[in-house]
Amino acid sequence: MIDSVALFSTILSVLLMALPDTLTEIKKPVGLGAQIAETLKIAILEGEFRGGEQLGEHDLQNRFGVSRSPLREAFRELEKLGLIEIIPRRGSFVKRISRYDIEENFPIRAALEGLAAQLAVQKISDETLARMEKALDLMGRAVAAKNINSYYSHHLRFHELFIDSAGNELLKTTLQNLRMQSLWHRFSYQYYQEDLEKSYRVHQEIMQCFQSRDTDPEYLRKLVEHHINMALDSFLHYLEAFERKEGA
Amino acid sequence: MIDSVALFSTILSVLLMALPDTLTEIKKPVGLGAQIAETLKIAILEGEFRGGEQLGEHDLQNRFGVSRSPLREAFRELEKLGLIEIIPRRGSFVKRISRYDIEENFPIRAALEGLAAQLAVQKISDETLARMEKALDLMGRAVAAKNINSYYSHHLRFHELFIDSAGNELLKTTLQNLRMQSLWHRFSYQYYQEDLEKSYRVHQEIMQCFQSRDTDPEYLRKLVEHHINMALDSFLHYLEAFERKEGA
DNA sequence: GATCATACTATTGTCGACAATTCTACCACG
DNA sequence: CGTGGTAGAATTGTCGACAATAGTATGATC
Repeated sequence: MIDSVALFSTILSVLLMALPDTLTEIKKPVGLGAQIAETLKIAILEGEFRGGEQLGEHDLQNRFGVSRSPLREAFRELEKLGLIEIIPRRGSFVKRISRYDIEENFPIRAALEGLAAQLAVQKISDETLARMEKALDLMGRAVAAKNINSYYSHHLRFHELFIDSAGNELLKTTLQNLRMQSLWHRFSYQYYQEDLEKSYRVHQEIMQCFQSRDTDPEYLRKLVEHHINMALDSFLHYLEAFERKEGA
Repeated sequence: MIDSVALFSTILSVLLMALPDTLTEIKKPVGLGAQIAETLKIAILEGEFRGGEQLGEHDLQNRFGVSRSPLREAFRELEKLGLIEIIPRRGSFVKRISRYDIEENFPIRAALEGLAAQLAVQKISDETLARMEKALDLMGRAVAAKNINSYYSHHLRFHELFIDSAGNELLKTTLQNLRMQSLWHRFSYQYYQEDLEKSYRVHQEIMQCFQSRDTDPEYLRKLVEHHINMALDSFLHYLEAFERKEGA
């Protein structure tokens, strides 16, 4: 079995790190609430808190040594990310993730990533294409080395590159949330391992579409969308077999 | 020119009212924060606050007669809805809406409503179909009577019905946000009036697709998506002409 | 007269305390 | 033994005050 903690740190670092392109930006000064939200976000993604568990304000007050005001702000932030659920006068609870959440998330993400690809293919820069190719190359090496950590990292980067190139900020932020939730789901069922070779071949095809000058944007869109929906199918199929075995 | 206030109350009532189907639910007890958020939401949609205007905590404290805690919670809620922007240590500002916001919003909404239609067509109930037909009928009467208020109301309801039928809660809530923003955009440029007849004809076609037993879901999806993107084109075209006239 | 430093004001950030509500354990009653 | 009610504890909701920061106006210096 893979080392889940190492896998986390690798992928989380890719997902959470500031984009290399925006290194010129000065770090924005944020308050306690944002810092706590970031800490809790990682803690939840890493599985420190179980689904359904209540995030008591008193406990966290002791843990972080701050008052409840910034804590409550952090809760709002986490709710916006879809990681917790705030029930008035009851408290804040880490979301339970079920297969239904995954079934709801993937088709939306598929549709929007497909849209992003369609929008991006007409305006993507040669520089970005080169970066995608580099990411794809690293994905290929990861497949050969059977290094799942590495594959996931570069796979995330690959998608991120063309999503950014779509030039639609609202689409980008919407997808960031969906992708983060998706990652969370994946790690909640970490026993599942994708068929890396198959995934890699599809991304090769996607790359070729981006590079070709006379690509039909509609076709590329369908290709990307289908690829994500297939990943869902594969995952659900695996899950079904697992649950059948478990239930017996 | 149409009476914008009356139009507001009509459309907002449709958009904001609890679904008739959920009348059995007991009203959820909400705190001051949620109430204030609701009030501010309507105030912003109605244009009481200008884009870029700061929502000072002190002023609103006097206006509502509450402390700053629930106010700050309301701000978080409004930020989640995309109506304001919170800049740390600076304050909360009503979002400036430009044509770019609209250009970003519509394609995403189009893609997701198309997806919703595709998902819905295979599982929609006869009861819901009847309701859609009723809404469509009322849309037709509104066109004949040139009653824009009425048309928008039933048009919103029509879309709401098949979105609900998709059976994907995440998709539903995501679209609710996008649709609310879209409505806000529309009212910010309230001089624009859609071609109701053309819109009505498209919806007739959509209705036929939903009713036919051998409809290609992919075709319906494209139809819905295209319809929304056409509305964007029409709007942008109008805006361009308006800006050219204004700029001269 | 322009620019930079500085004091002052206004606004947001954080805190601890009190109020309101919900949850829990216990007890009486059928 | 199960049910309903009540008192207590635990938790969230709200408040007013103080701290920290950003914005503004004033004045000194070149």
